[in-house]
Amino acid sequence: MPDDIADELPHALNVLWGRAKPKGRGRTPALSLERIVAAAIALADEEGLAALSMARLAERLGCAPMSLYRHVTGKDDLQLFMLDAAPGPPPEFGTAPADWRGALTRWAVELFGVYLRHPWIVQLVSSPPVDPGQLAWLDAALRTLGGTPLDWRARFSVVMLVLHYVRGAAQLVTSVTAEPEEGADGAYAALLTEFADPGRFPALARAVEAGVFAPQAGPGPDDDFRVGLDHLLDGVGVAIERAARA
Amino acid sequence: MPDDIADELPHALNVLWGRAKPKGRGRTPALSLERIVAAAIALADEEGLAALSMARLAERLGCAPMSLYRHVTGKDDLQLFMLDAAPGPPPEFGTAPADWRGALTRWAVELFGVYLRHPWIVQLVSSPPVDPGQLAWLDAALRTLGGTPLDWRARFSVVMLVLHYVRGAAQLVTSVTAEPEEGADGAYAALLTEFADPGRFPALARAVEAGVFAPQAGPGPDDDFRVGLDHLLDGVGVAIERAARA
DNA sequence: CCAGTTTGCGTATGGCCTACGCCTTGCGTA
DNA sequence: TACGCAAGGCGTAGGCCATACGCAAACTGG
Repeated sequence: MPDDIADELPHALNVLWGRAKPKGRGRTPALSLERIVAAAIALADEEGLAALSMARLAERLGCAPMSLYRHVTGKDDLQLFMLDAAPGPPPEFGTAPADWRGALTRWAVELFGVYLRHPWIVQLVSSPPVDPGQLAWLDAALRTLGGTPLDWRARFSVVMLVLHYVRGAAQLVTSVTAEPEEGADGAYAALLTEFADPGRFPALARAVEAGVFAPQAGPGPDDDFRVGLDHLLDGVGVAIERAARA
Repeated sequence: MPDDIADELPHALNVLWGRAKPKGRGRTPALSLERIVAAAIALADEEGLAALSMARLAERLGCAPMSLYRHVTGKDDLQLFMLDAAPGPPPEFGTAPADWRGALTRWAVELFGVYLRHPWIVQLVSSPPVDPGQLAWLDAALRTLGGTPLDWRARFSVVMLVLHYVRGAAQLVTSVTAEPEEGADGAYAALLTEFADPGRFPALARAVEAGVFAPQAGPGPDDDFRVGLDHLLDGVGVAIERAARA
């Protein structure tokens, strides 16, 4: 059965899960999968996902574009490897942490940091995780709830809830921050004041007026993230109490 | 000031906000912005965002590729128009609905439906909304909280929380459902059972074992969405009670 | 009827991904 | 030591893509 399903899989998965065949003879490689993936991640970090092309990547590695295809079956494959490698290892928890809230908070904050360092990850994710790197993060998140009375389905639901929030918040911060010049956040505020007609968008106009979009009215983007996360975890707490009573 | 900022803006925004100049004379247009945008949306709906190219779009409209550029400055512009038009109008609420939870739930469910009908929207969003269509949705969401004691900053935080969740959930459902063959959801479950080694990913292995990823173990994806949303709104309820006491 | 204005679009450029096949390299073996 | 062959590096070329530029067609106000 394993072989049966392995044949249908993207090549990258078989490599990531250690199913690559060992090769003895042949020319000594000047390139390696690790070097390629690391260079691709660096390129995407520095210049954005749009700047990541096989040609530019080869240039950075000092090789010809087609050389890359000896180690990667295509660009999709490469991106799968990138998604696996970029996040690094998740924080470690025991099987049943006493303080689920602290653990889950730490998990979320660290993942938030990963997404801020590698904004392209969020743009790239398009299917549920199937690589060891992402599954390790998923497993760590599930473990934070090991001490709670939630069943596995509810735990998964909670983890996805947090995951979605972290991704959305990171994407928002990234898109607002990533602009070239200094007054980027201010630029969005200016746009809204320009367009938020109180007659057409009453609530929005009031919010703009209240300075919600003003750059750094007090708390930074990182604090905003924590505030939303706390709201979310309050909800999880309610669910846990309910499950404990049942 | 308006002109000053308008010149720096993407062309699409000036059109969307009604700042286009009226044109009297000249050849009668065979194409129109509305037809182009509608065709682009239909194409993206049917064949996915990757299939949306200026050439294929022109083919579908029965015109030459370059003709499109008379109505749209480029592909980015076109996508901005698509993002504005595709969601349609948001549900209507008064300025201060008595039942914030019902209103916000309705808003979330309808937006979820929009994302399921147009999965490409989630992939396309890369910056805060600046077009009338999306701002209308944002305004509607803010209005659902009009009767609560939350200040504007907190309301915005809650709305973004819900928005992130809706997007994430929709993307997940889409990516799992969109696969060609019948057993797509089952395929993911099969992959996980294959790879979720209990030694390496203990929590994940237990979850798989518990049938969390089994296709339709009972509730459908729509119910999963509602469950997560309820958790989330529980948290919002806590915040509202806290604000009421203060 | 003409001048001016706007639309439609043919051509061409430069980027992208990648199939294919050749040459090079170095190990294992005889 | 010499040979064969497996495997890496890469040149070429083809097919998509977005789009700058400029000309021809169509319509309209005077």
